Order: sequence, then C-alpha cells, then structure tokens
Amino acid sequence: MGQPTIKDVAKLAGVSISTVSRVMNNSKPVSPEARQKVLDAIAKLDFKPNELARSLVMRKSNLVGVIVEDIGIEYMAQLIRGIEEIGRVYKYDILLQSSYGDENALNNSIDFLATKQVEGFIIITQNLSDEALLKLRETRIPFILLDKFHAYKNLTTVKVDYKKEQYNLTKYLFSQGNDNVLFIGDKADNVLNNAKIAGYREAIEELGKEEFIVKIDGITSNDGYNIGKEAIDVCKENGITAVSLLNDEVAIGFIDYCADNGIKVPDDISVAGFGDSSIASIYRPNLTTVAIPYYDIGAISIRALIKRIKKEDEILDKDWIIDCNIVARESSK
Amino acid sequence: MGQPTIKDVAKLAGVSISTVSRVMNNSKPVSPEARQKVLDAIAKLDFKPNELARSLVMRKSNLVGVIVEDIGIEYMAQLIRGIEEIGRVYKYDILLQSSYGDENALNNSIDFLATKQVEGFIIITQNLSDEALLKLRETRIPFILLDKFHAYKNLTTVKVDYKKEQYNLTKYLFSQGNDNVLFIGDKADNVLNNAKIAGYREAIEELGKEEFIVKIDGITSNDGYNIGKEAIDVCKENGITAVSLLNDEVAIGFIDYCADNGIKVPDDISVAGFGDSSIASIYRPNLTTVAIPYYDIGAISIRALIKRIKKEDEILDKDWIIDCNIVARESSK
DNA sequence: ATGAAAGCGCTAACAA
DNA sequence: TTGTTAGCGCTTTCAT
Repeated sequence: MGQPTIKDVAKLAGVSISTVSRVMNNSKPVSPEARQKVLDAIAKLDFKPNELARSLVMRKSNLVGVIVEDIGIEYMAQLIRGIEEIGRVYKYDILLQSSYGDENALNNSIDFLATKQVEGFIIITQNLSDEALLKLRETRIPFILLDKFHAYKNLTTVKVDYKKEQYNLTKYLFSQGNDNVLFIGDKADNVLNNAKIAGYREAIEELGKEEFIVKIDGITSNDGYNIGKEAIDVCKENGITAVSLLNDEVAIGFIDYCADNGIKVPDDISVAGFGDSSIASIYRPNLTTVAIPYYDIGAISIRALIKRIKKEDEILDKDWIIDCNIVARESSK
Repeated sequence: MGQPTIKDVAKLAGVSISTVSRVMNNSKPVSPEARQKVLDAIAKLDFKPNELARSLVMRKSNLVGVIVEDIGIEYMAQLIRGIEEIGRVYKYDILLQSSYGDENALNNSIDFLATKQVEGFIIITQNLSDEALLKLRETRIPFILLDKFHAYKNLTTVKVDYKKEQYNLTKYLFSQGNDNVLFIGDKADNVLNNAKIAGYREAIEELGKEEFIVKIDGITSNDGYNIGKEAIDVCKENGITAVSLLNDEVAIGFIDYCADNGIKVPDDISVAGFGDSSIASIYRPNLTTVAIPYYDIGAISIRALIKRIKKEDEILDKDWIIDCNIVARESSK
C-alpha cells in the first residue's frame, strides 16, 4: 500500500467516494455528520489527493511551463521569482526547463512540457527564432514571450519601452548640468539597441544638442574597457561630460578604463549604465543606471498568462509597458 | 476536440489502442505493418501522449520538486542549473517552488508538491528547521538537502568540506610568502563558520604560526567595510600581510575600506574571499577566492536523488564531498 | 501478434 | 443528501 486514496478515506468514513470528493471540493452539499466523518478519516489517514488524477479528469493541470535560456543570468532569475510567486497565488506551479540558447533544446522543451499538459508557457530568452515561435503557436497553448529583442507583430507581451527609458535617462543626464552626452551603443542591429538609440536621439533633438554615438562590438565589461580610449577621445574633442552606456557591465568596464587612465568618475566624467544589475550597487563608484523591474515583469506576465488561459484576456489585447526608474548613484553628478 | 488521444490514433490506424501503446513504448512485439500504420497515424495527427495519464497508470510522475529559498540568490540559481540539466538527462523535470525562508511556505510547498506526485525533493535553503525535516520525512518521499549550515546526523547529502577548503586556502596564502594570515569570520555560531575557523586553525597549527581571528556581525559588503578599521589595526600590530574573509562580498567591502584608507591591495595586504561569486571576477582588483562548484553539486544531487528513487542508493550511504578550487586573482600575491 | 477489458485516482452526471 | 456509474488517457494483463 502506498499513499491512501479516496477509496481508503471512503471506506474508513463509511461513505462513498463521491461524498469524499464533495467534501474535499465543497462541490455539493454534504450532511454535517458525513462531512465530519470524512474529515476525520482524511486527518487520520493523512490523505492528500492525487493531483495527477484530478488533473486528468478535470483536464486542468495547473501547471505552466517556463523555458528559460539560462537561469544563471541574473535578470532571468528575477523574472522567475515574479512568475513563481504570483503563479502560486493562482495555484499554478512552474515546470522549469532551460534551453541554453539551443534551438533544438527549446523545441524539445516545448514538446515535453506540452505532454505534461502545461496550460501555458512563459518563454524567457534573449531572442526567439521564427521557427520556435511557429512551433509554439502550433501547440495552441497560450504563451507569453519575455525576450529582449523581439519585435513580432500580433504578439502581445510584457515589456520595457527602452526608447522611452533611454530618452528619460538622457534627459536626466542633461538636467544634471552636462552639456553633452555620449551614448555608447551596440554595433549589432537589434530592436533593443535601436530603441535605445532612438530614445537618445529624441532627447538630443528635443534639447537641440549635438548627437554623439560610439558603437561597441560586445556587451561585456571587457568590451566596455576596450572602447574606453575611443570614447574618451570623443569626449575630449567635444566637451562631453557624461557617457550613457548600453548596460551596466559595459559601463563598469568603461569606468575601469577611466580609473586606469587618470580620469575621475564622476568628477571628470559622469557615467550611466542600464539595467541595475546587482553589481551596479556594489561597484565603486556605485553606478547610476536604469532599474528594470524584472520581478514585476514576471509577475504581470504570469497574471496575463493565467487570464489568457481562463479566456479573460481582453486585458492583454495590447502590450503591457512597464516603467523603469532611474537610480542615481555615485557615478554621475 | 482537443488534443488527439491514443484512441484517435488507433481509429485512424485501424488497430486497437493496445497496439498503439505497444508501438509507442516498444513494450511488446508488433507486426511491421501495424507499426507502420500506427507511426503514420501518429505523425499525421501530430499525436503526443498525455504524460499525466501515463503517470497516473504507471504511478511514476518523472517529476522532482525543488524548493529553493530564493532563486535570486546567485548560488541557488547555479545549483538549479545543475539539477535541471542533469535531471533532464534522466527524463526528470523540475517543479519549482520558492520558500523565501518562510517555514510555513516551505511546509505548504512540501504538501503541494507531494500532491503533484513528485518522486523526490531537493531542498535548497540556507538552513532547515527540525520541524521541516520531520515533515519532509513524513512524506516518505526521498529527498536531498542542500543547505549550508545543516549538521544533521543520519542524513546523507552533497556538500563542501568547508574546513578543508579554508585549510587549503590558508596554507595557500602562507605559501605565497605571507608571514601571518588574519581570518575574518562570523560572530554567529553556525556549522559553516565553525568549520572555516577550524580549517584556518588547523593550517595555523600545522605551520606553527600565530592565530589571528576577527569576528564580524554580518555577511554583506557593508559589514566588510565596517570591520576594516579593526582588521587593519590587528594587521599593523602583528605584521599580518594577508586577510582571508568568510565570503566574497565581505572581502570586497574590506578592500573598499583599504582603498579609502590608502592601503593597497595586494601590495600592502593580500585579500581572499570565499565562494567565487560573479562579482569576484569583475571587481577590481579581481578577488582571490575559493570556487565552489555549485553546478556540480546540483548535478550530483539530482543523480543521487534519482538513484535513491530507483532504490540504487547504496552509493549515497555516505556524504558526497565536493572539492573546491582556489582561484588566485589580483587581490593576493 | 492483437484486441478486449480492467484499472490508476479522481470528478461529475445521473438516479434514487 | 447520497451512492452508482461512467469516464479522463493511458498501460497492462489476459485471452485469442
């Protein structure tokens, strides 16, 4: 004998299994005496309903599949926190899979999770191929895409308006008294980067300032260090006193370059990152940056997904745009 | 009509559902013709077996429950990576829950996951109460505990021998030419901290050196900064040239204090952390530390758990001790 | 080699 | 208010 089943409870309580089921689910009236007998039997046997069986008959697994590119990436972990915590409120549990950027692994995960009868997917990835998107659609299981670069049409999602955030950040830097602001963006032609450049440009144009953009070929702190010379040269030639970089890691590399070359941050030059990764508040100088509320994005995503599962998804007929906050710290003034 | 079922396949292929099942599982011989018809039907319908139904009848969910204190904590995310990736090799999927250190949430998670018929648990937490342990045992579901501080008897696990690692690190610092090494430990009386102190002491005694220990009341970088004065005073008075701190964050705070007070790391003093968190390799100076192979711990844990599930667990009659590596970087010489 | 039938643990008509 | 019964989608005897 393994775990006690509803039959064992029924036998011990001297009622039928339907009555036990009714007590458990409060689905139909049960006489107080019968209810008490059932409750006693449940307690005595320490009975726990088998959710697998329940899911099977109710055609409802209360499971959502979360496929994450790499849980080791800080912001993805933050997203999962929000998903998990809010999902639980709605009695949904998370089935977690990682794809490590491998298209094949992603496809397998989708299939696998579909066989587990997940009611929805949340896909957390830097980028998603059209093929994968197609595959996802074929399952006919609702999904939410949380990637950084996607620009698909007809696909509602929860996201950050990077253009607006970069616009705000740029204006903030000017408002601090900087006469010129350099933006260091990505050489890659992706939606994320283009949005930030557009936001920077909008602020520049609005203020009637001159545009200075340097493009970098990578997004690590090393890349930030390596762009240092070129960026500093541009700054010196043009009286630039503030540099806004595409992310925190690159910004930190850039600050390192400055430190190695006698340039004081923020005294000689103000520096801003983007993202508010954990290192931004530990590094010295602490980094001025834009805090992306990943937890909230995760939370809203799972709520939206569940609404969609329940077919109440008028609410997600448009994208959710999440506002970020500028976090002013030591690296800028 | 929702998803196609085995019945639909059987009908289309003109065979019984038993035959379809046999083809899918290769459980019994099937004639080549029948097999082909079934395969064709499966392909045509894009049929995917319902794992819920399968789990129910086979009494095997292929699910392990992972309860993590907080997925936002870097090392926990690393553990999950290992668990997830290796679990998948064995066809196990992860049902993820977070407890956020709340005993009640933990209990609920255990119950909840049990109803989902998980075959095993992996509990990742800083510390686990005796009550929770009892609760876990009552489920009669195999589990592995991955906490930092536990010292339960009769509980095999996968862990780091902190005493040995601190011993090795201390000896390493001496081998680099340091005459005296200060250890900065935790005021708290916990297994983890006591083990590190014991390791430090063993090295000290073995080398016939003098013991210097400063205790700190917290484990953040701020705490490391705040202990700076006291630690530096001890160093100056006793000709200490190397400081080994309980973790990377504290070490970085301490280095900050040094930087603010004209003490050069590593020229004036060598500093070592513990853990090899991501910041250790980004911070300047890069931090010498002990790399704990969390991914491997996760990987070995899930393997051990699966063996135990399959009752092949002679292999885990004792603890698994995972070796760490000293990562020598710029902060020490 | 194949199909009919029982049953995994549960819910939900349907009767009574 | 209650019990009986028929499934949910699948695996696995047991016959044939």
